[in-house]
Formats: sequence, C-alpha cells, structure tokens
Amino acid sequence: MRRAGAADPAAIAAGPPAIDPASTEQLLACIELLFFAYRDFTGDPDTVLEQYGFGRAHHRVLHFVQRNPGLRVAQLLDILKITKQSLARVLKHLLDEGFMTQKTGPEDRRERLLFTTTKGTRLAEKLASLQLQRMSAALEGAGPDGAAAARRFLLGMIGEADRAQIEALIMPGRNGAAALGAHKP
Amino acid sequence: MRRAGAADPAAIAAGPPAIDPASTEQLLACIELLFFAYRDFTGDPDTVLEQYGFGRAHHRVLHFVQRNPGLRVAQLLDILKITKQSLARVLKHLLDEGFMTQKTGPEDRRERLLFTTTKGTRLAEKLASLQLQRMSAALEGAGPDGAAAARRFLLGMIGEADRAQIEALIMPGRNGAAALGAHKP
DNA sequence: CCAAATATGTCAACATGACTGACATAAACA
DNA sequence: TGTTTATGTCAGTCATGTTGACATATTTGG
Repeated sequence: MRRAGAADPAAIAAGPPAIDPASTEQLLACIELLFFAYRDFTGDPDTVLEQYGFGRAHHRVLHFVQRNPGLRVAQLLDILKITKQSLARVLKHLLDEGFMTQKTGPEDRRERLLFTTTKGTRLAEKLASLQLQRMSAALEGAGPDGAAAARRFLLGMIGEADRAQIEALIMPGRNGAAALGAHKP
Repeated sequence: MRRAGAADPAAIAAGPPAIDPASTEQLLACIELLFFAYRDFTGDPDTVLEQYGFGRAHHRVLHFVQRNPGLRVAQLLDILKITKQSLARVLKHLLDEGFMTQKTGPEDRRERLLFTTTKGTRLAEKLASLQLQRMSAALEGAGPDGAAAARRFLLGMIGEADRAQIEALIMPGRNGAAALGAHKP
C-alpha cells in the first residue's frame, strides 16, 4: 500500500501469497476497477427500475426468479443471503403489482413456488438486455480468450465455500432450481 | 432470456450487438458471477469494518484518500458519485475518530486537502490486504493472461464517458490526485 | 395420532447510507 | 465590491439491510 511501484509482499501478509502475478499496484488497480465496474453495471438497470418505483433489491429477486422459475422462498434467501424480512418487503411489492406469482408446491403444500408473470418477464428481459449489452461489449474488448478468462476470474473472486453451488446455479441448460438442493432429492 | 441454450439475438435488442462473443446464457452466467463476486469482494472488509463501527462508505473514503493523499472533497465526491451530505457523515466520523486529517490548501485556502493518519493508514492497509489477497488468487486462477484480460474486461464494463478519467485515477506511478483535474492545471 | 420440525408470513423497531432542499461561511476572482 | 466557488451543516425522506418475536399451515417422526 505504500505507493511503491513494485510489489509489496508485506501487504499480502496473512495467507500464502505464493507468486503474485502482478505488482500490488496492478492488483489495487483491479480492485478499484471492480468497484467502478460494478457501479456502472448496476447503474443501467437502476434508471429503468426507478420508473417502476423499484430498486436494486427488486431487480435481484426478479432476475433470479426469471432465471429459475419455480424457485422456493428459502432458495431465494440462500442465493441473496438476506433475511426473510428483507425479502418479504420487495417480494410483496412485486406480487402486489403483478410482476410475480406464487403457486403452492405440488408435493409439499407449505412451499410457495415463485414465477414471473408475463409483465414480470417483460421487465426482467428489459433489465437483462441492458446488462447483457454491457457485458457483451466488455467481454469482446477483453480479447480472444477474454470471456473465458473473465469467467474464471469472477469465479475465483467468489468464496471457495459457495463456488460449487453458484457454478451449479448459473450453469446453462440446467433444469430450473434443481441444482439448488430441492427439499426432496 | 428464454432459457434456450443458444444465443438469442432478440434479447440484445437495443443497440448494435455486432458479433456476440458467447451465447446469451454465457453472458447471463457472467452477470450472475459478477453479482456474487462483488458480494464476496466487499464481504471481507465488511467484517473488519464492523469492529470499528464503520461501514462500506467509510471504507471507500478511506481507500481513495489513502491512494490519493491530498485529495480534495470535490474530487472525492466526483469519484464516489455521491452527494456531499452523504460524504459529510462518514467523513466527519473518520475525522472525529482520528483516521483522517484535513489540511487547508496551500494555494487556495478554501480547499480542505484530505490525508489518512497513521491510524487510518493502518486500517486502510488491513482492509486492502484482504482484497488484495482475494484479487491475487482470482487473477492467478484466471490463467496466464488472466490479469491483463480481467483488467481489460473490468475497464470495458465501465461507462465510456468515465473510462479515461478512471484509467488516470488508477494508474500506478501517478502523482497523487493530479490526474483528477486539479483546480489550477 | 400427536408433537416437533419445517416453510412461510408478518409486526415492530432499528441502522446505514443514499437522496433533496435550503442555508451559512470563507476565500478567490472578475 | 459583488459573484462564484469550496466546503460545511441542518432537516427530512427513502431504500434496504438487520434482530427478535410470533402466527399459521403442513409435513414428518416417534
């Protein structure tokens, strides 16, 4: 952190630094880039959401239900890592305004399976298209192997404990929320 | 968005999709990975900050002042893109608790140049070390050209308008906050 | 069959960190 | 000297996270 040009091994004190692939300055640059990247990444949808009276929390719920139709409330809580009270507020909002619906679980009738309505799907796709566009452009600009490298990089940023579960969640061609550990496997 | 395996050109409706480098599913996976990555990226420091009674907002202020000693309040507002009232709260907190100091600008005495104290530097380095570790590991895992590709990717995620300014801000070996457009160039 | 565990919903209170709008002060500039 | 600029501050609001407690329906296990 001492603004030196070269790597400072002391700055990576705790843990095994092994061989740092770039100087500390380079790593700090990436840290700051991630901050700005995420800010702009969320900025696009925010503008649209505002017009609906929704916030980022609504977007997250809508997105993951859109991607995983029939998701249970408990699974959504696990994905978002928030409390059910926090979720309840935005979920109720989305249900009341007709962007999502609940269906009683066919096997376990305590469950409320979540789905997006046509209206909800429209909004979800609108929001996704903005992020897809930005993501697509960024990956194109990252070079030939950019997409794969970016994906490995992002996965590496995720805590080891969650990695497997998240990989299963985002896997294309999976059958809905099955990968999330359904109640009865 | 229709959960198809192949790319869906309609999903990237607005704008010039040109040649999408990966399927929509792959892009959606990256969108979700970025969400989880950022969550864990900020999670590490959050744990430490809690012990000091600080939040993420304090971290951001501390970080950018640490990296850009002598930063002016207006520049910090421009970097963080928040209102001065929002900044004032956390800044006052950091000043009161002795993590930062202000100095009157030597040329323009209206300016309050911001610096971290020894105490502030210690905390900033502690927080940075956590993120450096995670970033370092993630870049190593991204492959041989991973660091460079990740950097190009992150920069591409940033809005075009801000890119140049941010590149200047994060450039290693720059002279403090000079790249940010000082009042008297 | 009844008791316990589970899935969900809900009420109340609180903290953080963003926002707007208005106004004050000191210093620089024209 | 009057205006602009840099900063600080007061007051109120909103979104979204938190804890703790409790209700209700349903499944499950002894």
